[in-house]
Amino acid sequence: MNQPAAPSTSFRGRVARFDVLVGAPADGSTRGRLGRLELPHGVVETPQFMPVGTNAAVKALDPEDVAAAGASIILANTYHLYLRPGHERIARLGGLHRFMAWDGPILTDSGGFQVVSLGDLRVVDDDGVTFRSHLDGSVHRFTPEHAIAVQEALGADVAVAFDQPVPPSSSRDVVADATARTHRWAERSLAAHRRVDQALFGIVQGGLDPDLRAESAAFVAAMPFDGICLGGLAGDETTAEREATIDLAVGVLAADPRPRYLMGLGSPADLLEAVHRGIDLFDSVLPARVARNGTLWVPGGKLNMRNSRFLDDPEPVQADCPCPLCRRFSRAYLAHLFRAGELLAYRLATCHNLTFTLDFMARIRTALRAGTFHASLPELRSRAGRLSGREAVEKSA
RNA sequence: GGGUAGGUUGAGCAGGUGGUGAGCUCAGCUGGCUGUAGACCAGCCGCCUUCGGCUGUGGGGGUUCGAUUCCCUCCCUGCCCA
Repeated sequence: MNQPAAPSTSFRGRVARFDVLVGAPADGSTRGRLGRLELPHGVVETPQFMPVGTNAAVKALDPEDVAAAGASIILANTYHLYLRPGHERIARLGGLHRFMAWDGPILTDSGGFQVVSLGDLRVVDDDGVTFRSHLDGSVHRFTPEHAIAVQEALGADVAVAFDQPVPPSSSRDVVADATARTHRWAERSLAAHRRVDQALFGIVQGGLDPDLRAESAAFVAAMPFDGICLGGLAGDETTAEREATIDLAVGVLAADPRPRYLMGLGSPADLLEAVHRGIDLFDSVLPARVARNGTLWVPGGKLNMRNSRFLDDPEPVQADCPCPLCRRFSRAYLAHLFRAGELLAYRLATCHNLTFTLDFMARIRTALRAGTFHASLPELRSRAGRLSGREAVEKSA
């Protein structure tokens, strides 16, 4: 039965518009909410998952595959496209949408994650980051202004402020330092952003420290971004730490009408628990990467298609799945393709995992729309599957 | 028949001219991947009752305290010559 919903909220930016169609119920049973994000290239129903297309391509897929899997918005990467083929070239070729033949909304990550995660030869200072290309070792420099300029050249629907994530396990001093820098860079990103047909999201950092995270959420929320990203959380934190941090940040943003985007998380269980805690948008390489590496997500768990037991299995990976893999091929065939190193394996597996993930989000939205999300949690959790190996270890430890 | 090069864990190779063999690449088995330097990475991969034990460098014999290594012999494979 429908629970009484809090009043709907709306955000009107210059280019982005976000309406909460079904707000979190007043009884506090969940913070999950149903929304509609309007961007220049289309509408995104939230909660929503964005497949990652780092190099202007979702690995192994044609854009038609991505759309068929149910994606309405994808992510592309500023750092990678800046290095190759170059943002100016993409601009000359008509912008990112035309370049990669994806007509729907695109969000570009600012490159902060790469610049920091690429390790070794990089130096962060208060003005920006000097780093070496992972492709040819050449030296480059990103500042908030440059990261914005690159994103404006790419021309995605949504650009993201340049930030400095740090591993969640970092010391408080390191987190505090990076968070303060992220705040200054957020101001500079915002000031540098000119493009009137492109939204801009700000990023909350603060690690796992409650004070720093809350302070960061409040700081970023006070700025006129079109959306709020929660960064620095797809790292080495435990599930409990992650969820506590999301709870805290969303609590600070509770009355904020803008979309909330949790960066980097993408397992079905992560998606569900984060929606439950009030998150609207997600991105992650996980479903596509594990697919390429042979792991297929199915209701209640996963199948490792490299296991010998599938070599004689005539069943589809998931009988009721509409994806190109499950419609026509057996587990035995996919297992064979992986062993043979056939490229088709990567496409079919990726199609499936993205279909599964995006269908899972659709189920979540359906429950939210019906006002039955909280009641559906057990069923959705069951579908999301058992704990990952690491979480299982945490549990038994 | 003569000559020659070889026979090492499923395959292909290393190594080793007296002092406890077994490394590499495939293949095989399993696990991990979360704002993608990832179609990747890690572990296992002779046998067993696995904190240990056993076997093991084509077979057999010999020399030796000790042989994969030296000697004899046989078998098998490739190549060359008859």
